[in-house]
Amino acid sequence: MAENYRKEIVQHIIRNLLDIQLLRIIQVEPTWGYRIKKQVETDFNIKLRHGALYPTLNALEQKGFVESKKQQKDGRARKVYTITATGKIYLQTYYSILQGQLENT
Amino acid sequence: MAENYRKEIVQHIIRNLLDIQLLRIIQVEPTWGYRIKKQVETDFNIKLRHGALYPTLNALEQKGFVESKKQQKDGRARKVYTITATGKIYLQTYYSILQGQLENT
DNA sequence: CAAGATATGTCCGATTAAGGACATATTGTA
DNA sequence: TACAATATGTCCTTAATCGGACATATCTTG
Repeated sequence: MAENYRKEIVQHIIRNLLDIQLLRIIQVEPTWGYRIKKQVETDFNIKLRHGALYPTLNALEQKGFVESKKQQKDGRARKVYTITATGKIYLQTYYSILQGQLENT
Repeated sequence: MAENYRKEIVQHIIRNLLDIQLLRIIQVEPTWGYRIKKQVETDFNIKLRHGALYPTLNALEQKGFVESKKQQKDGRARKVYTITATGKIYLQTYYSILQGQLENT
């Protein structure tokens, strides 16, 4: 029964806190949009529209939370995103809020 | 600097995961809408519209996550909400997802 | 007695987001 | 050579949400 709710809540979090979830993924290792899309879809078994993904990635860059470098790999032009120091602080703040939610549980 | 982000993220979470945040508050002890509004506003220093709060509380009841009893206290008609067993399962699922987010940190 | 606090609810115009289509370019495969 | 996959982007119509107003009732305090 809890598993029925799990997908619903995960989808809720991915949708509404998409910027933070993208930061989380980029923090692990530099990566690019299409790879993030595939990763989220297989890891969480939910759909992630690229029409929502790419604008959010650009917004993260404008906020200074990530930096991008255009990479040429096998003729494919990828935009590889790396988390910045500011982005790490933002993520840490998010994690400390989560920790607060888990206290008194 | 992290504190500047804190309020922004908390507001984001309260807004977009309002149903879960209300459940969290109701789980601690049975309470009512107006009290929740005041509590959230003083605890997190953010505004919570009652025009968003009451419909969300009613939606939680329709989903079977909370139950309400009309209470008469000093002439005030309160709707006191109590979390149900189903609501507790839903919350536990949320907490386990948060725990997953905090692993690999 | 008027104003503010307590208490819950609806409604509407404006903004925002969602879903999906349109768009383009290259590479690998059947 | 056509189709699927990789890769990133925009656009448009519809659906959802926001902020604030409207509404009502009781109690407390100045």
